[in-house]
Amino acid sequence: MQAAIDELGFVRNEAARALRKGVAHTLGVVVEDISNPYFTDMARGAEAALNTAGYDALWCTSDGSPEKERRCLDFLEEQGVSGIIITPVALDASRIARLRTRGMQVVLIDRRVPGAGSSSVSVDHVMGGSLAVRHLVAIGRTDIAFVTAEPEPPPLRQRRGGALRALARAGYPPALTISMTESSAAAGQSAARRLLEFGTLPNGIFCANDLMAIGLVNELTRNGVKIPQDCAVIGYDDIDLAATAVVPLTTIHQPRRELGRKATELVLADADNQHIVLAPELVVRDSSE
Amino acid sequence: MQAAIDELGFVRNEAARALRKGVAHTLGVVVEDISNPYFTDMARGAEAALNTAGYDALWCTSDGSPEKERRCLDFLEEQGVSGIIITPVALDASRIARLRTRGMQVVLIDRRVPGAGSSSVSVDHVMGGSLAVRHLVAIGRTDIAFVTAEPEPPPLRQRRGGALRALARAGYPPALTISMTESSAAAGQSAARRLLEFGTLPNGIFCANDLMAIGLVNELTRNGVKIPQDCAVIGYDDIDLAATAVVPLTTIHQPRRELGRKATELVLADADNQHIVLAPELVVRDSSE
DNA sequence: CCCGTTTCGTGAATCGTTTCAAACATCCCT
DNA sequence: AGGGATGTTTGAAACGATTCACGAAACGGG
Repeated sequence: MQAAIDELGFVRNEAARALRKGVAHTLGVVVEDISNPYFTDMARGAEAALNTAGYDALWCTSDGSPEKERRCLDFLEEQGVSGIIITPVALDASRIARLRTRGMQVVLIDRRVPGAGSSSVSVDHVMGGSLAVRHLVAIGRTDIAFVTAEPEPPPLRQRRGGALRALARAGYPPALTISMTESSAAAGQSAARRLLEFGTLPNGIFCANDLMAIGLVNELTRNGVKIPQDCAVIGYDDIDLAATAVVPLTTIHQPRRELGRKATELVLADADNQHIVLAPELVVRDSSE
Repeated sequence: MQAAIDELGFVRNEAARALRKGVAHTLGVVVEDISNPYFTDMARGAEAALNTAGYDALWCTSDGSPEKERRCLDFLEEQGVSGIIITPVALDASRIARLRTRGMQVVLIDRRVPGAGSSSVSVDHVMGGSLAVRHLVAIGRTDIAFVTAEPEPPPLRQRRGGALRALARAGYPPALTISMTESSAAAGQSAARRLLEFGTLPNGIFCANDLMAIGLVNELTRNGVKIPQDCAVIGYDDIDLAATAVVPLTTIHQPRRELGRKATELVLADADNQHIVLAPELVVRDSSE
C-alpha cells in the first residue's frame, strides 16, 4: 500500500481534508519579533513539541504591530487551524472569544487577557527582575540603572517592577531609568552613550534584555569602561550570544524551549483558564565578576 | 455588504476555496536557519513583497536537515501552495520536477540545481570573497586566515574560492583555513582560541559570516589582541549586530531584503530557468581601520 | 411594440477527503 | 442448514467556495 503511494507520488490534499473535518491538523504560532532569539527559540520549542504530536506549525510574525497581528489572525482563522500560540500585542478578549467559538484554542505567551477564558504560559518576570537586582546588590552595587524600552511591553514592565521592589527592600534609592524606543543592540548602544554623557556612571546596570545589554557593554568597553570593575552589567533572556560576548554576560535565563513546549501541551489539551508560570534563573558570568 | 460581513463575523473558509481553485493563494518560504539574521531578513523581504501582491506566506524551517526539509516540502505540497521560495539543503531535481508538475513554481536562494528548470536568486559570493580579500590586501595585510564551516555549504565555498583567487592574484601565499563544525558566534570563539594557540597571529582574518566574526573578535579582544592594529577582521552578511559590535565590524553587505523581493517576483511571474545574481558590497568599519 | 442582446441572479455541479450507512461475505452456534 | 453476529467492501452524502449554464429581467434599437 505505502509502496503504491510512493510509486504514484500521491500527496493527500490537505485542503479537502481540512474542509471535510472542519479543522486542520495545524497550529498557528504568532511571534512578535523574529529577529529576537528569545522568540525564535520559544517557537522552535513549540514546533518540536507539536511535530511529535503529529501537528504542523504555521508561523506568523506580528512585528509588534497590532495591524499585522490582526492580519496574522485573519489568516490563521481562514486556514482553520486547530489552535493558536501567540505572544499578543493588541489582542483583546472579544477576538479571542471569536476564535474560541470557531473551535480554536488560544494560548498566550507572557501575557494574560482577562475575561477571555484562554490559558497562558509565562515566565515570572517579576521574580527575574528581583533576582537580577538582588545579585547586583549582593556583589556590592548600590547605584543601579535600569535600561528598558518605551512603550514598555508588559514583560519588561514586570521585570522593572521586580527590580524596583528588590531595590527598595535592600534599602537603596530608586534606580535611574533609561528608556529607548526599541530593544535592539543599537538601542543598548545609544543607552550607553547617554549614560556616558551624564558624567558619573552607575556601578550596576540592569538591561531589560540581552540584545540591549550586548550593545551597551560593547559601547562602554569601547569607551574604556572596565566591566565589571567600573560597572557591572546584567542582561535578561540568556540568548546564545550572551555567553560569547566580549565580556560574557551575566543574565537571567528563561526556559524558552520549555515555554513553547508547555504552550503546545495546553493547546492540544484544549485547556481553559489554566496559567502556567515558569521560574527564571540567574546565570552568573564575567560581566558581574 | 462589508458591514454585514463584519457584523456576522464571517470568515472565508480558505480550505474550501483552495480545494475548489486547486491552488491556494499562499506561498511557502523554507529557510535554513531561523536563528541567523541573514535568513530571517531575506524571508521578511519576501514576505513584504508577497503580502503586497495579495499572497500570504507559509514559513518553514529546515534547520539544515535534509529530513526536516523533506517534511517541510511534504507539508507545503499537501497545503497546495502556489509557489515555494527555498534555501535548499538537499533538494534534488526530481523533487523539484514533481513540485512543478503539481503547479508549484520553485525558486532557489543562493544555490542552483541543474536540470530542474527552476529559477534562482543569489548573491555573487565569489565576488564577495574577492572584495573582502582585496580590501585586506589594500590595507597592507598579507598574512590572511580564513574561517569557515565544515561541511561547507556552497555559498561559503564560493566565498572562500573568491578569496583564494584574489589572494593568488595579489601574489600572496595561500591562506590558512580554519574549519568549524557550525557557523555560530560560539564557533567563531573557538576559532579564535585555536588561532591564539598557534602562537603567531595572522594580521588579517576573513570570517565566512558575521556571527563567527563577532565571536572571534570578542575572544581576541578578551585576550588583549588589538583590532585592527594587531589583526584586521572582516565578516560577511552585514547583520545588524555587525555595526554595534565592540569593534564595529567591516563586512560584506548582502542585499537580503532585495533577495527576498526578487525571489517573490520570480515565483509570481512563474519564471522558468531565470537566474538573478545580485552584487554584494564592501562596508568598511573599525575592524579593518 | 416587438425582438435581439446584455445583464443579473439563481441553481447545480465540482474539487478530494472523510464519514456514515447499507450491502455483502464470513463465521460460529444452535 | 438457518439465523444472528461480526467484519469487509462499496457507495453516497457532506464540507464551503467557485464556476458555469440556464432562465429571467432589463435595456436598446429598429
